[in-house]
This record gives sequence, C-alpha cells and structure tokens, in this order.
Amino acid sequence: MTRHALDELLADLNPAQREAVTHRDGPLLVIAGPGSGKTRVITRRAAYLVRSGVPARNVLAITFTNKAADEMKRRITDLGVRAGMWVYTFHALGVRLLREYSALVGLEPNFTIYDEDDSLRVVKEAVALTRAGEDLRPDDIRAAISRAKNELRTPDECRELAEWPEQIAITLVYAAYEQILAARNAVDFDDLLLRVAVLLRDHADVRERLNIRFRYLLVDEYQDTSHAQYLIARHLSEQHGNICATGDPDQNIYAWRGADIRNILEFERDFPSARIVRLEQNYRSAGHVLAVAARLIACNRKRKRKELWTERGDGAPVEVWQFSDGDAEAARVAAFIAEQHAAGRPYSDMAITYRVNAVSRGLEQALRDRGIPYRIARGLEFYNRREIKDTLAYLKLIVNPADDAALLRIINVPPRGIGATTVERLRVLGHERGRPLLELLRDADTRALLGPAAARRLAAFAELYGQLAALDTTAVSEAVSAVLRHTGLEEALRLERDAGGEDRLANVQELVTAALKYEQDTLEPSLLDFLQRVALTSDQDAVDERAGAVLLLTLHAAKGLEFPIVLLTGLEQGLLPHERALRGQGDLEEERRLCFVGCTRARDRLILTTVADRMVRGQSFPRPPSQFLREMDDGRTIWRDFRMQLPGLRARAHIDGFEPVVDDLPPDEAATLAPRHRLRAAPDDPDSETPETRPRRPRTVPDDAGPDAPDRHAGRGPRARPPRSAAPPRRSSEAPPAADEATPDSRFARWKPGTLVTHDRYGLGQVVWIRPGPPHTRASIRFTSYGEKVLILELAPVRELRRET
DNA sequence: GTGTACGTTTTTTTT
DNA sequence: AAACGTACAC
Repeated sequence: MTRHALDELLADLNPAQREAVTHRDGPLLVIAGPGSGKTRVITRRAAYLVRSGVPARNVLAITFTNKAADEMKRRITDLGVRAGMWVYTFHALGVRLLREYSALVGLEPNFTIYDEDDSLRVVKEAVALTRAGEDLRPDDIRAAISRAKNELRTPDECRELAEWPEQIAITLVYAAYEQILAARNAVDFDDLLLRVAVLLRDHADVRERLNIRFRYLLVDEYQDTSHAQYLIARHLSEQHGNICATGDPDQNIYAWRGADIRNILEFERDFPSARIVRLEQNYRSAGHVLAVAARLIACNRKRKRKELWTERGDGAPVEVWQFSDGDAEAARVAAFIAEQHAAGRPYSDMAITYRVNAVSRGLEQALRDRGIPYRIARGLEFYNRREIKDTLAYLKLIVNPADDAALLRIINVPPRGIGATTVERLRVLGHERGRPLLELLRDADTRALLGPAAARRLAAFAELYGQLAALDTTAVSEAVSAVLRHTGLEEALRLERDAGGEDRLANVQELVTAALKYEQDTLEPSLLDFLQRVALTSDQDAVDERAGAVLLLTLHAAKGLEFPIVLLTGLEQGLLPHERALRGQGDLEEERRLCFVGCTRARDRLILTTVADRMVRGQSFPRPPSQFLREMDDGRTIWRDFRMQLPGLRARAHIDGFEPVVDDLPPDEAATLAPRHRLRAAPDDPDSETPETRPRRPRTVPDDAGPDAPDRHAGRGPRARPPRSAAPPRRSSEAPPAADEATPDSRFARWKPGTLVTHDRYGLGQVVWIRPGPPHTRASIRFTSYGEKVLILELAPVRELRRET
C-alpha cells in the first residue's frame, strides 16, 4: 500500500484524531466527546490497519446496537476494506461464538434466544416450581437474575452471598430458572455475554485461537460495557493487547442494565501501557447548543473534566418552551415542525426526543393531525406484537423442539380446544419425566393418559407439527407463510380483521416481507439464523433517518445520532430527571448524562420543552420544570411561555425566579413574538416581601412543586445561578412579616378582574375577583396551569404583569 | 373450554 | 390509558 493511500485516510483529520487512527499496537483509549468524529476515527482506524497490511479478517469491531454495527460496516465498506472484517454487537458476537462452541458450553447449536418477555415467563414458572419468592414481583426477580449474570455470578455463588430471606428466595428461583433454560436448550440475553465470558475464561485454547484470529479489537461505546462485556474484551485481547476502546464517560446511560462506568475510568489501570487520546473538538453543534450542554454536564460530580469546544459560530440561542400540558406541547411542537417544513426545512432534519416512550402518543397524535410524516423508533414495537410472537414461536419450535415456552405459547393459538387443564396435565407429565412437552404429546401412549378428548386434539396438533417440521429446510419466507397457512393463524387473523378488528394480518404479512428481505441480504440464510437474528433485532435498528419524515425517539435511542433541529420534550422534574432517580432508585447523574446526550444531538437548534401538567397513566400530575433547565441556562437561553394564549399577545413569564428577559432576544427572534406586546414581570415592590421569599433551600430542584409533587430530592444546590433579570434578586436578609402584621396595601388598588399577574409558584394568572381588606386584600386568581385560587395578596408572591411600550 | 367483565397493575431507558 | 390477571357465566 502506498504512502499516499495511507495519507489519504488522514488528510481531513485533526491531530488527536490522527493519533488515534495511526496508533498501531498496544491498548488505546479514545475519549471522544459528542460530535467529535468518533465513528470517523474508528472506521478510519480500521481502514488504516488494513491498508498498512493487517488482513481484514484479523480485525474485530464491536458495537452496542445493530444499527451502529450496520453503520460501521457501511462506512468501512465505503473505504474499501471491509471484506472479512467482523463487525458485530456484543450480543451478536455472543450468538456467533456460542453457536460455534456450543459443545463447550453445554448447548445444542440450535439454541433458542429468550427475550425479556420469555424470561419473565420462565421466572414465573420457576417461582411456581420452587414456591420461593412468591411474594416478590417476578420482574424484580428477573432484574436481580440479570444483574447476577452481568456480574458472572452463578446461583451457588449468589446463595453464598445472600443474607436476606428475599435474596435467598431469589437464588432459589435463579437456580430453577437456569434449569428450565437448560432443559429447553435456551439462553437469555444475558447468557449471550455471560456464557461467552465464561467460555473464554475457562478454555485457554479457545481464547488463544480467538486472539490469533482477532489481532486487533475495536470496542465502541466502552463506557456502556458491563462487567461481562469487559471480560470478553479483556480475554479477546489478552495476548496481543491490541484493544482500541472508544467512548465518553459523560454518555454512559446504561448503568441500569449493568453498564459499569469504571470500565472506562479505569482503562489505564486495566491496560497499564495504554495510550489515551482525547477528542474534544466538536464538529457538530453550534456554540449556543454546545455551551448549554457543557454547562449541564459540568454539574455532574463523578466525572472527568473534559473541555468541549467548537469552531462553529454561536448559532441560534437555545430555547425553552413552557406549556400548561402535554397536549399544548404536542400541538406547538407539531406547528413548529410544519412552519419549518413550510420554510424549506426537510422533515428529516428534525427529531423529537423524550425520556419515556409513553409520551410519544400525544406527539404522534399531534403530528397526524397536521398530516406531518413521522417515523417512530419505539423499541420492540413490531416484534413484541402478539401475532408476531405467536408466529415466531411456531418457527422456534420447528428449529428447537425442546423449546417448551414456544410450545406453551401456541399450543392453543388459534384456539383448538386444548385448554388450561390439558396443558397443566401435560406440564406435570413433562416435569415428572423430564422430557420436552412436544416429545410427550407426539407420543400416542402419553396422549392416552390425558383422556380421550384431549388425546384427540393433541394428536391433531402433533400431526400439524409433523407437517411444520418439514419446513425447516425450505426457504425462510416460505416457512413463515406456510406456518401462517397451516396453523390457521392466518385464517383467524383474517376473520378478526374482517370482523372490524385490528388488522393484525398485515403485521404477520410484514413478517413474511422481513423474511424475504433477510433471504436476499444473507449469504447462507437459514431458519435458525433468521430467528437468532430476529431475537437481537429491535425496530430501533430499522430506523431510517434519511426518509422524509420527522423522527420520534427516546433519548436512549438518540445516542449516536444527530439532527439539525432537536426538540427535547418533557423537561420536568419527575420525567427528566425521572422520578426513580429522584427517589434515589436511580442515578441523578445518569439522568443528567441522558439529558446531555439529548442536547448534543442538535447541530443548529435546540428547543427544550416543559409542561406544568403531565398526564401519566391516565392521571395528570403537576410537575415543576426540570432542574436541568436551570442548570443549563447560561443567561442566553430564550424562554417562551405558551401557557396562556391571550388574543394578540404571547406572554412570557419566569420559571421559579428565573426571569427571562425579552431584551435577550436577538432582533430577529424578538420579531417573531408578534404582535409586539412584550411582557415582563413587574419588579417586586420593596414592601412586598412575603413568607415565600425567605431564603430558599439550595435550589437544585425548583421549589414550586405542587402539593402532589413527588418527594423532593435533597439536592446539592450551588450550581444554580442567581436570577438574572430585570427583577433584582429578592432580599433575603429581612425576616418575613408574620401574617398578622400584614396590612391592606394600596398597591393592589388598581387591580381588577382581568388583570394579568404572575405568581412565583403558579406562574401566569388572571384576576377573577378582588376584595380589599381589612384585614387583607383577597383575590381569586385563575392560573393557567393550576386553576383558580384565592390568595391574600399581601402575602402571596404575586405581582402584576406590566406591559412595556 | 371459551369468552367476557371487572379489578389490578404498570413502564424508564434496550441488547 | 392500556395491558394484564382473575372470576365467572355460558
């Protein structure tokens, strides 16, 4: 390879990037801030290795999502060096290796992969079997098992560590769970990592082989590796030490599923000779966006300092939009997207992100109402559908007859007269004899034990299975459609559709299409491979960013992506940060990182939205704005209040003492606030001190929680800036007057019904009636988000909104 | 055995 | 709000 060909790979790189790309042997850690060209570095590095003589098949690249893997493959292919290179997710690598070395880990090569839903069922079975943990939530048990597996702890080891009765119960369930999986020749997601880690640990020969095979290892998103993944990476690079890990501690957002941030923080300890390269120049975001993100993440304590900088100009200021509820938020977001589109912005330039999938509904509705095309990256939506899982269960059973879970799922789908009683008897038999259920029901003598009617129906099912089993060798798509036809599933779904029900038939037909596509894309398609692939596929991976549609996605799903315009919705205390973090059941810093990830997706414009009332599970909850808003606000942020839409006027009030000032608006922005009635909260009168203005607790969390607000997180607070605004910071040295010292006040003389006011806690409101003292002036005020309240004006932190000229 | 009505629980994020 | 589980009528 010529010098020139190598230089070509480096031409457009900065010095740090170049260093990472050209580093040859030994451990390398690339700490890459958002938008710092990390993927570019990885792909160039892969290409550089190959062009300097390393055979492509000696390079193994590991990513987290299939999508990242696909993207990397594509880019490496574009560089012309892809042939033979392995680019996999950890989980897909696990499948591949487990299939190859199945004999060494006690699996048949045709093992089934259980998703979380499947493993939850197994947990329930294990609970029923052991009669342990019956008072615990199956999902919690599943999570505990998953955690144990991530840490490579066997049931026996867990039992030794267990102290509490619940822990002991969990270990019993765990042990039974493992037995059930083994009997079914099935593995769960965690096994795909754990078993590989164990395989590499216990088999020096395998380890050595793979070290020779994969001389160069690239591991992306290293900050999100679990202990098991870390061990895999270590074992795979044990002999040559050629591991290049890339990641960003500030983007570690998967601690809840076992990601251990120490892996990246202690890389130098694990790999003593490691070279560290930092990519700090951001090529993605405009100055304002980057500044806000940097300001936010600086609030995290457990972090390594990193300077993000950009050569781009300031760009548009970051905006904060406030709404009274989710409907208003969704409507405005949709309107904004329509405006942008009308102004020539392609839909695909814009993304809407949120903390939890549940909030996407309202947004979808609003987009549909306006006829805006959108795509949604809702994890597992497709493959989690009942009809899809049913179809897949038939296919799984063909491939792995020992998969009782698959059998139990479909033995009576569509209904064929095999009811709960028969199934239960069959299960008891299976348990007694330790044989797969399918095997039992295919045996006429066993069937006879279950009574004549049941025996007849089971015989029919056995007959059906006989037909299906022959499909194993036919083309995958044909197998899928044959299953649909022979099982009666298709017919049942058609009837349901024609009866005016949901069109679930269309979904299973889509599965046939997916199978066809798979056949075309795959060198050696097989039903087994198809199923194992599907098990690792979420439709997260199917997201096509280039399509002419707005993209809706969770913050987690947004990692690694970028968009010219990002609308980050739901910045409320309790949603982002999520309440579990506020209750101490999660990590507030991880929530902050998540928000950071969201912000740094934006190239040009970042719009943050927050609502006063958020519907959760059918109930509306008043919520304070996210503390992150305050932490981010650098004084150049534009706040817009959409909570009260008055004719001809768009009011802007403060949030919790932060007084966004209209004057901050750059001229062109100010012009958009039409007509030009610009409002500002009147400064406090000197004598309007009230109990509510006493020095507040450290204000990490907004102090305006409603009565139903979740427990406040006792946060550390010094991050918050003092209010900057026309309204001077309130004096806190004076003792607040006691209620009985208050006297009627002439200040309120000119207030009358209709007067616009603002309240520290309730925001914008309008006077309904007013009654002067003595002893106090009382008024009823209707707030946009909190309803009507009667207040004592001398005491309440309420001020008139004055119109500026 | 099947279908339905009602009460209960749920979701934070994903391979 | 929606999905799930249980109880009960057919």
